[in-house]
Amino acid sequence: MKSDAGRQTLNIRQVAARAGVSTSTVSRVLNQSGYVKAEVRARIEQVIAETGYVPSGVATNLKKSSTQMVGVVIPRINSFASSEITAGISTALSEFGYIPILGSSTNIPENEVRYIDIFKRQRVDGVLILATQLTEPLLESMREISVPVVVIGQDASAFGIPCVIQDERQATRQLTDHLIRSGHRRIGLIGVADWDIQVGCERKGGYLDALAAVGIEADPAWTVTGGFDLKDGAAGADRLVPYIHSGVPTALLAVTDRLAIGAMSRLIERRIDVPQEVSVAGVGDIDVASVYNPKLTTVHFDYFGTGAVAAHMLVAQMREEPIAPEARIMPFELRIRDSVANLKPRP
Amino acid sequence: MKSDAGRQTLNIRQVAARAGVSTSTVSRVLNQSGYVKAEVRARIEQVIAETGYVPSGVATNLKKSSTQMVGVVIPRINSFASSEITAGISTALSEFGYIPILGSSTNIPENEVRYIDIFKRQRVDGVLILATQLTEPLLESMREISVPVVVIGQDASAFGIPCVIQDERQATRQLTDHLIRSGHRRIGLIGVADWDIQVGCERKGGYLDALAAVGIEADPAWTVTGGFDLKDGAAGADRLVPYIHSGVPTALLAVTDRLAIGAMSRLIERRIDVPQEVSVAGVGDIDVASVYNPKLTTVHFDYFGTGAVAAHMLVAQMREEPIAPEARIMPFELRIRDSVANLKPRP
DNA sequence: CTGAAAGCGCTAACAT
DNA sequence: ATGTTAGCGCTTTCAG
Repeated sequence: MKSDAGRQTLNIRQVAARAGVSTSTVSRVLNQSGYVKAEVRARIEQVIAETGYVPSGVATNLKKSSTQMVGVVIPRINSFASSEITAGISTALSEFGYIPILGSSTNIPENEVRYIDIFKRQRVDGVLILATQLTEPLLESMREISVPVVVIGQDASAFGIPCVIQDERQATRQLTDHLIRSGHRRIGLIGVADWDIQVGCERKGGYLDALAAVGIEADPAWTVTGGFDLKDGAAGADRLVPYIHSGVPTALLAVTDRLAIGAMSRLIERRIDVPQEVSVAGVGDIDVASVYNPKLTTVHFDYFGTGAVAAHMLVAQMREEPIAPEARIMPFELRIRDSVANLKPRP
Repeated sequence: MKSDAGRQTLNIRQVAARAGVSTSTVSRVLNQSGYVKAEVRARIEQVIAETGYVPSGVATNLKKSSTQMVGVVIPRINSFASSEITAGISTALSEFGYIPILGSSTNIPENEVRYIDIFKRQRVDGVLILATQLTEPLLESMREISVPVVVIGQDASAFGIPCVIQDERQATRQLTDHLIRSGHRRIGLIGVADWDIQVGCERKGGYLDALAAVGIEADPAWTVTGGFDLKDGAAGADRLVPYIHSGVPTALLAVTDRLAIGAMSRLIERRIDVPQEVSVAGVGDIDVASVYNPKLTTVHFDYFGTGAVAAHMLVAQMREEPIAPEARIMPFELRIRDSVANLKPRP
């Protein structure tokens, strides 16, 4: 006897009818709630198996006013950090029976609030937002949505919103310290626009802190600013090449690994040896950092873990385990590799 | 007068009451359907603005029996190809007002069918599945779900399921031809397990085709097989190093760029110059392929476009514009760069 | 242990 | 132009 699965989707009433019981009894076996005589239960399960019946989640959602979905807004999912974070989110969420619905803002702030609106309408149980900046409209819509929110990548704690961030400043500070310890005093910077608080300001801030601590003044001529792409790194390198040819700076700090790799690639193309003629360091430790030629000295962030932690914080809130609206700061680790030359070798 | 947005979520009836009209009138202004006197409309919009009312998508979904959601199942989202494909999907889908809900199978076949089940329960309007293998249970659940499905990455047309794939065999064939044209006759292969039809079989098949066409026999000793990771590429290189030291093979074809880069990194570590001592080619053209040192010769696939095309095919079907259950084959392009040496320079 | 009935929040005939 | 009514598919008291 072949099953008649695959026919048009049927509902709980039809299943009840087939099994000769009421809908509430079917509902009880579906939810393992209440008592159902073993025999009746068997008959119902029989029918379910035969028909391939799957209860409508949307009806259940409506009834229970909970969807088990969490909205995730990401700018540009196709980047190493974002996709690792998303993987962490997805993995952690699925442990608790939640499923992510995705909004890709493609770095356009209006899209972020647009997606939050969509999520609100879909009645998600919570929202995770990977933000590059905290604009007023964004904050506004995070307040208006009446479900828990966790921000990733920007410090929203001042606005009473829990978040998880990296210690960008400290990380970049220590990386720059390493450069200085290796004998570099003239260090160029390949940065990004400062509307990105974490990458644009904090990372740059860490670099400046380190220089200031040893009384070095940063030369603005060695500071270039652009986008986040490989080619932006290359463009930055191009602009610094004339200086490098004249002997300073001796090292370049790129605020992301992508920029660092873009820059190294261009330097190598121009026959400038890294790290013999100029050292390069990045931030983030993307997967290829450790296999690039030369291997990139950088600072490692646990992006997957960041996503997972954010998801856990959200789950806690969705379960009414209230958490402090604090900034959870993720640890980092220096990864000293081959792209930075040691200018003062041990005697 | 401050708005009282943010209070507990209210429903259409409360909005109707506040505006002194019936729910259907509110519904009409919400959906721009039917006639509503301008004055009344204004009053309702007023109330909506004041209260920050957002209609419940789940109620609408239930009523309209359509959710505007499409389920996307991805193995391991944190890989270049997957995340590009996902970005393409997300972008294309949002053009048509659909929103992706994500299931990360983490390469476990059971998870794929598990997610399809979840999607079925959530009553998604369609499903996109990025498959690495077409197992019987998977095919079964794709048949049982009563909404359109498009498979990405595997040829499912034989099972009556539309899909979009790369021409893996032809691409690898032409890449190998290039190696041969460059004077390489002894070419090693860094492959993957053959349960992955496209990467494990087809790409290897293209390589074998090319060799066979010029009467070269592949030496099984130069064929290594492993996983998809950078370290698998390195492991492959390790196993081939002894042969390379003895002069053959002169070139290595890695079936993915990640493997190629992992291999190159290890070769360089072992002071084997690429491409002077051995050439390396990859497949896929991931972002860093063009900036690696040396720049990787590979074949370019348009992953973002692949995701977008699949999404379009799905949208067509969801709109009842039936499409043939064919395999849509995406174009590819050789990218000749610096990692392959030319053994027979022009005289 | 099981069934009847009342909604969850919305839409769409069908009236008026 | 607007209101009434009957569900969409499910869960959950409340009675038996």
